[in-house]
Amino acid sequence: MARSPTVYDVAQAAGVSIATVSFTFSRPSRVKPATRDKVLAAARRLGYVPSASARGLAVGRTKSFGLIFWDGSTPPAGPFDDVNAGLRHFPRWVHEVQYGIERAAWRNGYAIMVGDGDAIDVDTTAVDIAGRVDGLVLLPRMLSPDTLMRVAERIPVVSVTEGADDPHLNSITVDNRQGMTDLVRHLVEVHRIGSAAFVGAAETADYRARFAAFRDVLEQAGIPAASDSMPEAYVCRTDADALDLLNDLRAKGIRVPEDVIVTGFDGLAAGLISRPTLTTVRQPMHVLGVAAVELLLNRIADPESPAEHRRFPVELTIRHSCGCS
Amino acid sequence: MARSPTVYDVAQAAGVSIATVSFTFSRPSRVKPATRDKVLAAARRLGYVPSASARGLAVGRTKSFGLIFWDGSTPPAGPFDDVNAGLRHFPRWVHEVQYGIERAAWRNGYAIMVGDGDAIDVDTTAVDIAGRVDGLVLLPRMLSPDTLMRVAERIPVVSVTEGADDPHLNSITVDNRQGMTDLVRHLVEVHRIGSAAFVGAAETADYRARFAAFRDVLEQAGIPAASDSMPEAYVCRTDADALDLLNDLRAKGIRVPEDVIVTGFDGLAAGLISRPTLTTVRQPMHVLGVAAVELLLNRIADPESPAEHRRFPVELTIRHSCGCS
DNA sequence: CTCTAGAATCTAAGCGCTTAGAATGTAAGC
DNA sequence: GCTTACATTCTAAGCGCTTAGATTCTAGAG
Repeated sequence: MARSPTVYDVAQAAGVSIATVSFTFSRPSRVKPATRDKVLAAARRLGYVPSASARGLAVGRTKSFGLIFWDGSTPPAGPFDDVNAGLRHFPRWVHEVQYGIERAAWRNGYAIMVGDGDAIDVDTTAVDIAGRVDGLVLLPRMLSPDTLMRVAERIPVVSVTEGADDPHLNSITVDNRQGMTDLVRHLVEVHRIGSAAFVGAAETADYRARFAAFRDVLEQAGIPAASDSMPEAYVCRTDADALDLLNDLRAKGIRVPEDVIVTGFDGLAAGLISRPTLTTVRQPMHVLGVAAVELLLNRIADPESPAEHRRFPVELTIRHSCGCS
Repeated sequence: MARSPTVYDVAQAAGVSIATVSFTFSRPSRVKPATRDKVLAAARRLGYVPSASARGLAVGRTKSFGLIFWDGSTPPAGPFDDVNAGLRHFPRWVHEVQYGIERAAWRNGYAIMVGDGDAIDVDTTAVDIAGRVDGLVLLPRMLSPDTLMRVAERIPVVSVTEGADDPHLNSITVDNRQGMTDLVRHLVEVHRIGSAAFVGAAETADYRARFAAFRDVLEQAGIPAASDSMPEAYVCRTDADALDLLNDLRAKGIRVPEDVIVTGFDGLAAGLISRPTLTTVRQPMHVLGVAAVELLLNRIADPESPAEHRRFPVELTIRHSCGCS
């Protein structure tokens, strides 16, 4: 791999100055067609690939967004060769949002740089990524407030999470409370459940909001929130949890929904093909991704614009796992 | 968003030279603890975020890999707000390999820059990405040979696809032929099928290899490869196709495997929770991703090392959709 | 043929960082 | 006090690109 050719090499080969080479690529209309052809020919011949680092340094923008993400699964300890790990790697909420972000960014000419939210030192990773992009999406937010502010002072940042109400930061959220309320009410009013258990730890702001709604509705209805024996309904924190649970129950010979109701939250595509199909609350995951990119673009277009907070509605989606058909 | 502080600002604030600031971050042991603290304090106070562009330009490396990917689905035409699109966005092969690549890269301190293989002008996108990373993974290969060579001359490139036998390029493949052969033999020998249809267009080298194996085994067994009426088995090009088909058939009231056998290829986690579970050929998707990163790292460590071609075995995985239980 | 406006091209100054190699400080040995 | 050997810090030269502003061409007008 020889030293890569630079604008200088191309300029020399084409018999022009480096400025002309640069213009040939950035503003073709400003150079005479004949010259342009000479330059393009030389570039092709030499195998010229412009250095984005140099361009980024010169113009101060990189035309790329960063995405720090944390997928909620314990990082695999050993090597990755166990394909059977299967479900653990199941595409989750975060992957679907990522997909939306990628597509939206691409459509606007931005590339996406993905960083590891599970890294030992997220803050360092985040600063590192922040140094090479024009905007950053946190999925969900998990940086120290200190680092967060530091980064937010340099580039636009948007958190996709509940509870990021800092007036200086952009955020995207869904209506966790409303969604969970609708879901549990359905169980109470239609299926007349007499007990229910919440599955999964309420370890993030989003999960906490869901749990709070779950608890409140049950309280209102005078239904015990937990029981030692099997409850009539397992209300899971996420679809991923619900799908895992469905598998566990099946293995134990417990039927869903005949013996127990199971519900999820998120609206993963997987819930459509599971058996039974999953009653859940759908989030507009791609829309969240698209919106995140939009906020970033807005902020870039007008750096002085105030931070935005958008909350998206969710939709109760009745399928088979609650007993409806 | 004020102008971001640079090494110069930090140096001035800390009363040292820019070299000392740089060393404080890159080789802390080389600066006196007291000085180091002064610099770190100044950096924190100013909200210093180093510019990766500048660093990349100075050192000639960016500590990131590019990934151009093409997910085989028609790019959504309209806006992204139809969550119902569901299955179309289903995590496919490419997403699982991507996952492996991301994890492996992260573990080695590299970030991943993802680019759009579905872009109108993939070649331009690819060159653009190539200009800002230390290595590139093509998933699967879909660049013009011209661009491919041009990029490969500048940075290590690895294609994850069948038929990338160019001696100058690294490649990762699976044994499509063997896998499909095992699968179809199982259908012939165990289930005694009398007819079978291949589902999905053989539009890439991988799909062509699968189709060829399918055809060969049937021919050997003297079984017609297609029929006007419904065949006894639908052998799908991929799991994604098979899962779609499963849904279609269910909607039409056709039972699987009682009325017709359906098989996939890839080993997506979704095949574990579909009903019936999917008989398929599992690819070690994460391993492919990890291997791709490995080849890149090897090449970076020793740029003169010859290109490597690795082919991974696949594994016939019998589940319910073929009639086994 | 000269003049002038506009097109085409070029010169040169950065962008923010790394890192040889030079300069300076410091402490131990004589 | 003077060397010597390191430890510490600094100076300055890039890395490859963009882009004002200067310079040179070109062609139509007079």
